[in-house]
Amino acid sequence: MSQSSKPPKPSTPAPTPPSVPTSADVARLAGVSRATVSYVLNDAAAVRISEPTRRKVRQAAEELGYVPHAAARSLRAGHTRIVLLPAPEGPVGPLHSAFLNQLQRALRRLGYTVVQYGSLGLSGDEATRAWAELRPVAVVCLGRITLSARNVDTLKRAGARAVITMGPAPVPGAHALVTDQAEIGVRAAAHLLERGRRRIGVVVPVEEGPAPSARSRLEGARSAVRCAVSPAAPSAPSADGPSGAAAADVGTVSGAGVVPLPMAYTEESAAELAARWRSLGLDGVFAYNDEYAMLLMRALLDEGLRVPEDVAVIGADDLLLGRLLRPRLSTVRIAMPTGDHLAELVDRAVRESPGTADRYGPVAVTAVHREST
Amino acid sequence: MSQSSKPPKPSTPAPTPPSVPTSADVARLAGVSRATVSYVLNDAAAVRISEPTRRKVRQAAEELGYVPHAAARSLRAGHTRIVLLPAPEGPVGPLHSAFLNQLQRALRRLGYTVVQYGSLGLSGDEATRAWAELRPVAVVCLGRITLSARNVDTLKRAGARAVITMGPAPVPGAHALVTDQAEIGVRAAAHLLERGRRRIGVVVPVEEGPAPSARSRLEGARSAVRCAVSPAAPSAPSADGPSGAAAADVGTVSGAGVVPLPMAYTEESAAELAARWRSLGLDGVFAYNDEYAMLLMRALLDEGLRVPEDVAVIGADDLLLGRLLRPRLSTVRIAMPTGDHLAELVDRAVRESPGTADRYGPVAVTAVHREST
DNA sequence: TTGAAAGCGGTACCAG
DNA sequence: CTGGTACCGCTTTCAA
Repeated sequence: MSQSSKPPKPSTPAPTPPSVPTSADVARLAGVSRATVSYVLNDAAAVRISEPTRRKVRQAAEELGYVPHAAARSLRAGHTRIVLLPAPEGPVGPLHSAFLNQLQRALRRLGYTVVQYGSLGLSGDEATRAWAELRPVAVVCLGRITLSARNVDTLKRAGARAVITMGPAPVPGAHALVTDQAEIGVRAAAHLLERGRRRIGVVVPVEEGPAPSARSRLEGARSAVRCAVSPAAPSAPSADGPSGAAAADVGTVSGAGVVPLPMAYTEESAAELAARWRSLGLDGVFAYNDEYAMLLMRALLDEGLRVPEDVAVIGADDLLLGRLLRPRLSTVRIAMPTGDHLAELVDRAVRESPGTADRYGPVAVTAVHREST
Repeated sequence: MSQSSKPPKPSTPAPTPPSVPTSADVARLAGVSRATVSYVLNDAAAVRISEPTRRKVRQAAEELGYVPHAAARSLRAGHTRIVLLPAPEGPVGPLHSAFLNQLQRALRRLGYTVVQYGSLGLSGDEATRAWAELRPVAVVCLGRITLSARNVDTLKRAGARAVITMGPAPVPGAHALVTDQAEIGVRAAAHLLERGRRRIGVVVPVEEGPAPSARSRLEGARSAVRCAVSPAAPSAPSADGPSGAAAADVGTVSGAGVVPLPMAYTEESAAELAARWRSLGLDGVFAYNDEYAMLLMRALLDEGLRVPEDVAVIGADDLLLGRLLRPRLSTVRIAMPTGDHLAELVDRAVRESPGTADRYGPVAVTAVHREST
């Protein structure tokens, strides 16, 4: 299965010498028919098979090392039990990892097969096609990839009874868990403004993985500052749908502004940025997330700057490591749903009539004050 | 699958609205046969189809949102292009993440489809069965799960042309990249001994994910110390195959010993351990990996202990964050093969005659000295 | 150049 | 209770 395009010319691997045993082989060895084999191995309730026959079949299957062919089964059944999620493309923190594990465990208990599909570098359309080929019963799309309404439709027509998205904007036709990236920027900037900072830098990772959410977070920070500077001004953050709805609760301030700061996830890049820090005239920085924040804060301290006196630093994602740094890192916490919760959601969506497409969320986002701001 | 709305009318049903379009549907809409559809959509070189027909077919497919059924295709083809790897079960650092991405990208360029199968909590046998059902053309097994020779055989008989393991011991029949967990313990302990430490603690995570490698690392440390105490003694570390081969190059020392230290990946657990540190009488600690090391070192410093004067701390995995701590964290670096390299290995193994099963490695393991030891 | 038909492996009807 | 058999969607001969 699964090669959809033509680029490589896979020379067909020769027919497998150690032949794969089929249910027919098991039937032959056990001296019964294929139907009986199927009944026995699936514990079919509708028919009653004598115990001696069962034993013969089981033993034959064991002896041959028989494993049913998932593709054949799902072809016949007309549907799979596959829940597909795109594989993570960047580092996965302990929090996210625990979430994924919980989700998988819960889904497995419900009888689903969890498959993470490596979708690196694929566009929404390409990924949709690749996923649809597997005919998953549900798709949980959390990550870089954003699905269009057409994509969702394609997946549903390919048999997906539930498409759940976690992203900045709800997608028509899909169950949406809205995690507003811009809102994270809003919260971070608002926090810095509340603590008296005015000239705010926003780290924008140069890596391509975080790029989209980085832009949204930057826009969120911008809108928060705009809001603060002139509360009457329209607060639409331009980019990713409805954010800033509960924007900064900060009095009018003047002279505030946001400066984007491109930076790579390397010590060198952080040091380079820190070296020209004084010339930037910034008294606060939102560093995209805790990892970049850690890197930058280290570089700033090495440069002789005081945190938070000279510059306040805030990250996002509330990683454990932020509490291990000195000063402890302030952060923006995103309240993820638990894996169990999401699994139940998936299951409900699968069993439900296919027309419904609820919208959940948005997910709560809050600033956590520690020592670095 | 049973829709409650309509009684089944097998022969001439009204077009069911939420039906998955098949190649027959495309053929009907385009006014051609299914064979022609297949030829066009797969750019079959063996037959020449007129351009107008091609256009009609393409347009019909587009209009219906047709996506080929991977299961049907692979059933017919007799093999897939799936490369299966178990999904990571713990946090994934930037290094490992970059490795996975590189591997996936390279494999995709070679025409493979990378699928990470969530195998949480499955035993080797269970995982093998689940994987074999998908009939992957190759399995790359890097993680908690260790395969038996039987498992490898099952996978191969299920059509896997290559099974590649990365683990402490080579598996018969599989291509093995031996990363000797015990060797990591050996290197860490040897490093501490070289720096004059004698009473060595070894952190053993209580989490189930790291448990197996934790035991091996502990055993490695033990064997290194045994070696140092009485160089004549047999150096076999008992547990996971051939380690300690290039064991500690340290003169005989006396009074050396190893103490296992259970610890969870939480601040509380680290603090608790640090609180009773002085009573343990240890002057060096190998903290399983950099993350646990970071946690423990923080707790030790907060407890008023000096690093490395009072206690030397060494981690493993050479995470970037180790260089950001003060003092900078010494570590054991494992030289992973690059993703490109591994991808090439997979491809070669797939094309090769299925009998071959080379053994690669072992992978280089070296201690990196920084400030914490 | 295109169409008809034979399966791939497994399941679920029917008749025996 | 068990065997025969008609599919599921797709590729690929072989004929027309």
